[in-house]
Amino acid sequence: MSSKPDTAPQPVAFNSRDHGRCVRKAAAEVEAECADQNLRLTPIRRRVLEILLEEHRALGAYDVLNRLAEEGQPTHPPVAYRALEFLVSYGFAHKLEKINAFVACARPSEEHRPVFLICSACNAVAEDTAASVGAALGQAAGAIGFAIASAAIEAEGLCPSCRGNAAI
Amino acid sequence: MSSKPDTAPQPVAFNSRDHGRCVRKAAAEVEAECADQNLRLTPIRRRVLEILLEEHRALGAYDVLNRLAEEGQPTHPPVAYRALEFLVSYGFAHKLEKINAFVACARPSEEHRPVFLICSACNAVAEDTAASVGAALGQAAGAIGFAIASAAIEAEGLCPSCRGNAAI
DNA sequence: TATAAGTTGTAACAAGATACCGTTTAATGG
DNA sequence: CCATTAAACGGTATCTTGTTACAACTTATA
Repeated sequence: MSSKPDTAPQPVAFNSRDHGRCVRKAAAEVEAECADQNLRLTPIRRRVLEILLEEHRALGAYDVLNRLAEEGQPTHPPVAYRALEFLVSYGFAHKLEKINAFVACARPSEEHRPVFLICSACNAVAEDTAASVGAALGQAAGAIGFAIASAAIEAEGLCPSCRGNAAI
Repeated sequence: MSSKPDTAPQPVAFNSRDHGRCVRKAAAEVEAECADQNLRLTPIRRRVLEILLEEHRALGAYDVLNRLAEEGQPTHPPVAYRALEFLVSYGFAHKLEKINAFVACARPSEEHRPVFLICSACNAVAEDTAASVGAALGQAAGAIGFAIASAAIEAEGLCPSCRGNAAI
């Protein structure tokens, strides 16, 4: 989908903040988590996480792969998919099913069922905690005896600033 | 994904019911809707809808395509994708983003934000109305000024009967 | 050091989706 | 009735996304 990161619209976080700081903080949190749980944050895995954090937007697996290639890393799909799978399985990143893309988790050390709001105009992605949504889903599943292993709660639409621009 | 419908596990609706009746009823509802809204339920579109209703489970676009091919219809991907897009855009079918598959809508004539529970053991899919989940999502989006155009609320896990079997 | 588990490298391939172009069909207006 | 237009279809090619399989290597541990 977005295999041309350079020409893609500028990513705009719904609430922008000090980006360098948030990258370092998130990376440190993941590192601590891995140490805690005895997980191997190998160079490739760490690099993929950093790429996601640096871009601070949703990247397709092949976007990640291209970034790795630019850095002289191997460019075979399984390299990216394996690293992404690791990050997703431990909650350090999330997959956006609606757009087949991945984002670094905004709260890697907290247990949460994230809700994603994806702006179809500027491609920004907001990770919302909205516990009420997850709770409602859990309740609905419980009511019919369904045991949730993983969930995806995603909405596509227009973020506040793109609504204002009324371009679409 | 599931390109071998014949060898796939038997689909099991969470609550089974008179299937022939539900196919006919749903088809009639869609027909009425199309007449109402002046939509063209062309032979291919209708056939794709019927295939989804008959199978009563999630089918990939290529599964639909194979079914069409068996009936002598053209087998080019756009044929299936176009019909599916039509059905989805008017709410006669839904796309399951987590598994890249499509299901006929269980309530084609009602406005609703469906919640899907996908059993990873038997592949059954339950379409839940669970208004509370949709409401919570709408509220969360509204709180930050995000305008939802489309949403996906999906959970993967084990349905009641597969939990019982404890096979996984 | 032996061994087992996990990770990486690589090739090949399968599945999912779309762009494009020309033709046909259906609705609309003169 | 015919001309015009928009929508839908048929078909090809192509692109993107994701998977499988297997060999080689690394790391932790006995």
